[in-house]
Amino acid sequence: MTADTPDPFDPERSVGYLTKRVYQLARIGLEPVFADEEVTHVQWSALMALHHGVGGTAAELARHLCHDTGATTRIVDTLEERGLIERCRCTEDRRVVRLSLTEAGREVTARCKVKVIEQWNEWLADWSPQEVERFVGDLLRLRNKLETVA
Amino acid sequence: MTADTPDPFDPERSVGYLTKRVYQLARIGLEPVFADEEVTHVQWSALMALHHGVGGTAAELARHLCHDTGATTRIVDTLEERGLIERCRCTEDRRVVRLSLTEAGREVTARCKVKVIEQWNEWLADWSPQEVERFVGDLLRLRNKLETVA
DNA sequence: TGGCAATGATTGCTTAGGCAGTCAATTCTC
DNA sequence: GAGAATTGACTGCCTAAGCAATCATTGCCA
Repeated sequence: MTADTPDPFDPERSVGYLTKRVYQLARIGLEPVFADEEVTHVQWSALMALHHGVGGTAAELARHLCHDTGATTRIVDTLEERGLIERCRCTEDRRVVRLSLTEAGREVTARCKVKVIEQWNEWLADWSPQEVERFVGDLLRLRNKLETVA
Repeated sequence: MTADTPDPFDPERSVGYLTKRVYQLARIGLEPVFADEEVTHVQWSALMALHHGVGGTAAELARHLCHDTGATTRIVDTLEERGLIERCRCTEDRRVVRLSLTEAGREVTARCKVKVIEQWNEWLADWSPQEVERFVGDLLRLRNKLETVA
């Protein structure tokens, strides 16, 4: 490729670029919500995972957050310090640490969640339910493909 | 919300969760490509931006990468050290630094790009062109909404 | 049963990135 | 035209996250 033969490929029409951009912009757009509750984006992700039954152990949480286990340990540390989750050494397999939300954790999660859903509803206000449904279906299809590869 | 009234909301069917997940998984799935060329994910993003005419200045690049200008300065530093891009103090407005790809930068960008497109084609192999087109349209629509809000 | 690989959690080390502050250049406003 | 506000680039500081190594526990299997 040289300077005089411009590249016809358009990132603006590519799945890779657009998903990245959507993720980034949504992340930034949600910052005020998390700032209100004094949690970070990843902390919220961890809380949500626990709330929905994923991440009952630190290793599972790490896989879910796409973080390494070291980083996850530290996230769990701070969430525990803040009294939002509890660690509990598992009795059957004493390697694993079971994680669970405290009452305070459940409250923060619930409050954040309401606001996040609200924000997304606003962003998708001019989409019909069918359009959203179809879009979610496509995302799910792609997600499943990427999961199997990894 | 209490423990005995489980939450009916399903992240698996939410745009926010799925876009995040797709982004993360794709990012991880592309790591081998970038490792081959010895660039990081963000370095590649910067190179692609320049290649496609975005990010002619450091500030513009920062906005595009959703990074602050400080981080961008350092990214530009390393790319310049590696001889992939060039800085050039603008003569009309002497505050701005114009950025451009070197020949080496163009080559790396082109090689990465081929591999990235290849990978995405593989991931989307069982999608019809119409399905991809429609999906891209939806992503674009959402992206545009998020851009205007921000 | 005894060794060995695999898994889970943790810690130290290093780097990437956000934040705030600085300086220079430009634009706006009176 | 002088001063204020804005913009662009850059730097130091601090936290977050990736990598590697360690240790404990478990499962495997010969």
